[in-house]
Amino acid sequence: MRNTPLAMSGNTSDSPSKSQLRPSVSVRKGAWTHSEDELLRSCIEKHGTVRWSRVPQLAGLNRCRKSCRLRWVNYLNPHIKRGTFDEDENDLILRLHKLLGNRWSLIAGRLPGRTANDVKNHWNSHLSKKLISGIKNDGDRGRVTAPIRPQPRTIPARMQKTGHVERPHREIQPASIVEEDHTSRMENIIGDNENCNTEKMEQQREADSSFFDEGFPEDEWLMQEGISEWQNLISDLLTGG
DNA sequence: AACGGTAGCAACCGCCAAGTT
DNA sequence: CAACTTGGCGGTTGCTACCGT
Repeated sequence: MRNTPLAMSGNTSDSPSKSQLRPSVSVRKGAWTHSEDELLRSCIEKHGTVRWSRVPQLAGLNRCRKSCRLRWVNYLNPHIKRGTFDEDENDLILRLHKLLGNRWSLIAGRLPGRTANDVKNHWNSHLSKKLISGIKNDGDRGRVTAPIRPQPRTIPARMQKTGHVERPHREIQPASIVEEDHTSRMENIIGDNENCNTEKMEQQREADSSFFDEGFPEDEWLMQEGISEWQNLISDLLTGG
């Protein structure tokens, strides 16, 4: 690591998001000190990360919640994998980026121990250049496909009412959903490290099952086909095919 | 040794969606 | 139902180490 924790100075007032506005409260910014790390680590070991807004207070840190979360997620979390990215990881990042674009958190979700910030930094400093040079070398521009972005679609009113499209927090929209997109379903299919527990997968299977058991009208045909393509694509990606 | 350019990475910023009051 | 809070994300910045001249 080239950046030492003490490298960055700064004790200026925070520039909080709208939600963080507090009168006459200034929080420390810049690099984290070893003692701050220890305070945060012990706090999270003791209380967990249930409410980041309480972490600064519980830890006795003069930091904003975002800063605490970021420090934990990107640095202090013991599950973070350090060191260089190996070839398999690079390959997977390249393929997932081709598929998803800059959805770093989704990509990182397929790389155990890697954070979205790690992947993003790695991409910006290594892989993007590699990709560009690769394009220039083989002249294979035509095969660089645009990442798949959300495509709006309309859920039939009948299905909105029956509420078959249900997902857990941030995975399945409530029954009142008007629009969903292939990418969000893709997120369900891909999941991430945290969401890969069997309970959530089972919930997802049930949701998908009831969704399709109900049948879908003809105007849903393209969506179904799209999902199948996604699933095939992901299957190929994960098996290296 | 001094300097400038670049690489690598931690941290910040602004925004958004979902949840809560 | 509007306003507010919270967690999370992607984009960007800024700093140090490294390297070539």
